[in-house]
Amino acid sequence: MSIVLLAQDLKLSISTVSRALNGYTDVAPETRQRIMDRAKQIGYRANPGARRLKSGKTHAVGVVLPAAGSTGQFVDSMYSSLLGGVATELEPAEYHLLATLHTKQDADRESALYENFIKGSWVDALLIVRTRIHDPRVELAQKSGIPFVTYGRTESPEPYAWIDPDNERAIHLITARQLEFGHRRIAFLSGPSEYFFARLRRQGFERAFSERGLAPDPALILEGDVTESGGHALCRSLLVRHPAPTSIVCSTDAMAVGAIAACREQGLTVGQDISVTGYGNTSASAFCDPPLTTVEHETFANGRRVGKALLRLLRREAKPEDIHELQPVVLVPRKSDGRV
Amino acid sequence: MSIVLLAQDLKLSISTVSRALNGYTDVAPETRQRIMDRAKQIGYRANPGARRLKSGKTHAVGVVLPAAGSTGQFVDSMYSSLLGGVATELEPAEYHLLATLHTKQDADRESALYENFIKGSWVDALLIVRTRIHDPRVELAQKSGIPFVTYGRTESPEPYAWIDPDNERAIHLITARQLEFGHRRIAFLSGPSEYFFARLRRQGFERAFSERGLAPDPALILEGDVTESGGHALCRSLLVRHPAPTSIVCSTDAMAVGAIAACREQGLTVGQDISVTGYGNTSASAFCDPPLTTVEHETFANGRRVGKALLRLLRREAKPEDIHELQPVVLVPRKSDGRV
DNA sequence: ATTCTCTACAAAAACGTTTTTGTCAATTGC
DNA sequence: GCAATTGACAAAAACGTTTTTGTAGAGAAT
Repeated sequence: MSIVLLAQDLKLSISTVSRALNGYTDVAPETRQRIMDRAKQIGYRANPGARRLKSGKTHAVGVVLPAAGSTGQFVDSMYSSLLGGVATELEPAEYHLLATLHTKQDADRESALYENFIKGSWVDALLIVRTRIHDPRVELAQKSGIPFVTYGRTESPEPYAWIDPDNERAIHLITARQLEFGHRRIAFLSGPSEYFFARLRRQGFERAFSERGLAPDPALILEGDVTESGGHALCRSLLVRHPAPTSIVCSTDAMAVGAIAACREQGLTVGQDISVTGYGNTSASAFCDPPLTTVEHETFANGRRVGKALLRLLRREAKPEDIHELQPVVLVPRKSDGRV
Repeated sequence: MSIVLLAQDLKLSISTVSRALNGYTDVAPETRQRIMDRAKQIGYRANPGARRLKSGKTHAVGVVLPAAGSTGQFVDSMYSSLLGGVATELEPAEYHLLATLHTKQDADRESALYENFIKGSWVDALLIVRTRIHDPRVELAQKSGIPFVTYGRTESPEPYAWIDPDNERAIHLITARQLEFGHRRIAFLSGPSEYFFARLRRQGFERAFSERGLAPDPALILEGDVTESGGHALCRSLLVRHPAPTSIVCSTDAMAVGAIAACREQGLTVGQDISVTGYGNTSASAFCDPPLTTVEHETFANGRRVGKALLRLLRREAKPEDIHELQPVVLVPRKSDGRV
């Protein structure tokens, strides 16, 4: 009963107090000032529950984070800084992030969670990350009409708001570099093909070849977890082959770290005997041995862009189809690759 | 007006429907079943806003994540899996995590955010991570009476619920190992001393010496960021000294990765010429070169414990003083250290 | 002088639940 | 056979806002 108390204290009606606080014009400037001063003094803040019930706005953005396998590490560091950027934008606008986890084990649960978010009116908007080629979450969001932004793209025919670093170009850049170095037996360690980013990175890989009238060896394109151990396992299986690849393009920095370890185990000196490259420019990539040639995508800045997009959608300043941002990436050449 | 619709549909009163759905005993079993069936069929779910307004319960747990410096990476991978564990426990109980970021730049903002969470009744409970020796957030939470659990301890005289891996023992274990190896000039790369974990780890470091009638060289105890670049910078400054330390005990795996890189730059072979150890057993630690001797604390499992503790507090099944869990840690010996 | 338009405020309904307090019939206790 | 208890449901108040509608008075227009 907080606003009533404030109103009584001021000897004004509840409605006037409410309207003053919400910036309506039909309240005298002096009165508004008096109300705001007293509100601050008394420490009044509108009960979010009541406001939410009345207005239907929750002032929260929902995000379901993907779990990274059985380790339970549910956000890799990429998502950490992405969400940091999102929260940085949302916080001044008084929006919160409502986070929920879904574990890899129960994929159905993921949709159920999103459905709960939407149907249960927990949130005003949704952030969908790690998009799949065919993504039921996007369809669910589209059907329900809730504003949402995806980080990554999907195959949905309907227009939707997305922000995505240029995955295709990133791996194209790095593969072209390998080809320039003279490599021909180049392997590609892909993430799970259900994800759209995996498709895009693979396309970049293949385009670098086709532009030069070459074609990659399909047998050297392997698919696995985008983790250190995923990269390690894949790379091991690669190195026992004859002939072995001379360069290994990895889908992520973590994979590359695993791949480097596998090369080392085989007595290979990465950067000399064999090339290994990553993607992401995570902090580990600069300090591993050798320092990793990788591609930088500005995760934190992209998070801020996602946050801004969400806000524009929520304020109806933009339509979903207005928000298609392909963010640039930049090659970070270091010491983990070189001439064949 | 959803429950009214459901009630009309069933030709029952709103109150009976509500009571049936909330497990009250004064509703006939057949009636309850009929109500629940129809509710599921129709897809009814109680509006969280209304429920919240009436009951005062938000069904959300607030957590303010610390930002890791200017990089914007606001949760290092430790927090990722911790929160994964928390969410895993909370989700089946239909509690959500409400996340907010505070950047290092504005430390005041951090308290303001927590205050907003509490006073604005956004959340039913709080999770406080990365506790400081003197932690205003804990005091704020205690004063307001909101249930909360800290991950890490603090110097507050009041009892409060905490869960913490045994930091002291962890670094004691690893330091004792260095001493057994014959090292004497052992450096310790500490995290910022304002954090309680930094104090505990340092105490473990010192106890290993004192137990053997030895004392560490205070000049070899350095303080910095618990990141790769922090470890790198600190280690560099250490290696130009004469005599240089023969072993470097780092506060985190990330620091150790940075330290290893610094050693390599000086032409030192880690594991032979010099020892470097970490803490955390992050995935990177297994795949770096050499594989890192470190200490495992079960981050994900601890997150689940935190989640359980939160739930017990929320359900009043436990009092804060009942929840003091010092979690075990285990040494993971690998190849980054050895005899002097 | 009468009506009209503003300005500044107030009354009251509504949002969708939960919970307290009834109520009525059937069962039990003596 | 009558009061007391119990079982199963319903009425209505309450939670704290926002928003729609209303209204009194002051000044402007005719």
